[in-house]
Amino acid sequence: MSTANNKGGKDKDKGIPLTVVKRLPVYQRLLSELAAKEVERVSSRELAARMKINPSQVRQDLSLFGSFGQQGYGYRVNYLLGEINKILGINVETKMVLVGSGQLGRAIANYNNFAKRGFIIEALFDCDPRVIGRTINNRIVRDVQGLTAYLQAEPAEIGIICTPAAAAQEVADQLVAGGIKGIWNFAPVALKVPETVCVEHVHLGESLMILSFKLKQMNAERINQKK
Amino acid sequence: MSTANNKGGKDKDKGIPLTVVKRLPVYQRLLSELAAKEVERVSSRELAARMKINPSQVRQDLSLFGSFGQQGYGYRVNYLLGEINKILGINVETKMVLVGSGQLGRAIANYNNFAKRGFIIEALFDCDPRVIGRTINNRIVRDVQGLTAYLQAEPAEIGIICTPAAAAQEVADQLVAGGIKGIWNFAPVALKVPETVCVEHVHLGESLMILSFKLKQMNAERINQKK
DNA sequence: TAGATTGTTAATCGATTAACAATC
DNA sequence: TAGATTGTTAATCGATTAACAATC
Repeated sequence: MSTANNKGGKDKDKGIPLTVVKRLPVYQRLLSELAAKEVERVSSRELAARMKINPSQVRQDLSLFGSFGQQGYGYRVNYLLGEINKILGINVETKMVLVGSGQLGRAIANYNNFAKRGFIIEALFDCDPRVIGRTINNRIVRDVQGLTAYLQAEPAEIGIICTPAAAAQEVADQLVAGGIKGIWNFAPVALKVPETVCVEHVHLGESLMILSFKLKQMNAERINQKK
Repeated sequence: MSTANNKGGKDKDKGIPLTVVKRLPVYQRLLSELAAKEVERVSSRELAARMKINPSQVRQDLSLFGSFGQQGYGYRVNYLLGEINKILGINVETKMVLVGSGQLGRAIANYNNFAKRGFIIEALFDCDPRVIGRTINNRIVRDVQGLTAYLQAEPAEIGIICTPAAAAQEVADQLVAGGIKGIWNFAPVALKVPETVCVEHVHLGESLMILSFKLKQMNAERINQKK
């Protein structure tokens, strides 16, 4: 049986298509749910049904990383979950810092689901003197002026930006200067960063607009049907 | 000049591809930024450059909704923004209710960006007696037991679910019973709803895992290069 | 008018699905 | 063994890109 990593050049150096990458966390969640129910085995057909995709796609996706199943049997839930966790970097401790300790920042800082999977928020930062020095989930909010210096002393991999849009680019620059390798950005702006740094956006506003569009479409269809 | 709506069957009844839908809010944001800078015109080339996509794609996307530009000139920023706003249902008042007034729920309830675009949170709900009755951003938190009844008296279009995963399905059922047409779901579960109801998921955990995967990939590439 | 840029049709590229030999 | 289901190759489908006539 193979591991998730280079088994003699199986992994193409770069290319896991983004569309596959986006499904990986869904596999992870589904498998976690099955494991919690102590289900032992699962077939590509069952996984596909839960995700509303095609069984071929499940097998195709997984085969990009290795051969995790058995003909005639399917996949062992625990084994496959373990491999997916390795692929996603879950359960390996990943240090993060969070900048912008407003409502959203605090919600994220208090959301223990991330910590459970090894994503640890090591420090919180803000620019507001009324917030600096306060304690959130046992961590003191620090002055953002000291952000780069802090990171040089206490390296972290991921920086979370929960500031208003106007401050986000400057914060990103400081995170990069501090050696951060990935940015999780909740501010509604496109950040400019060196190409050695990954950015993952969570744009709540965009998500709401997509919902709004779908609603409009659905109403329009209903009207068309009446015609 | 045409409007965004049925100009003699231009809109195919159903099919705006999801990949196009996801870009619409990005066009909206870019155009808003340009409008704020009082830029008058923009070409598909300029828009494409900002989005890191192909100019053809911009024209292709927009042409699904109508003809908004002028040969040799490009697009009038204000006009195109207006049309996109219409397409997305922005600036038309959309009533929403929010269930789950924990940290995340409160963050969203306080996030005024949505209200600015016409998305109004009319009421807040929770099941925790310690939270029920409190005031958040001028709205009283109500008992979730009265959710369906409230909606029958005060209809709304969108329900926002910010509860823990375990409670989400039940809340969804009540929202549907109350006549809600769209659900904005922050709980990490796949909701089962009638197909007349739209669901838009925001899965923060999935987003963080995608970032984690990209980081691992990037590290792996760096190591491969050294070989 | 000449230059620029749209809207649209055709070509290419990539992702999804089908099919099936391998084999547990 | 017979039945089931994988991993993979080939076929299909859909989305992106290129090309260009139309025209501001």
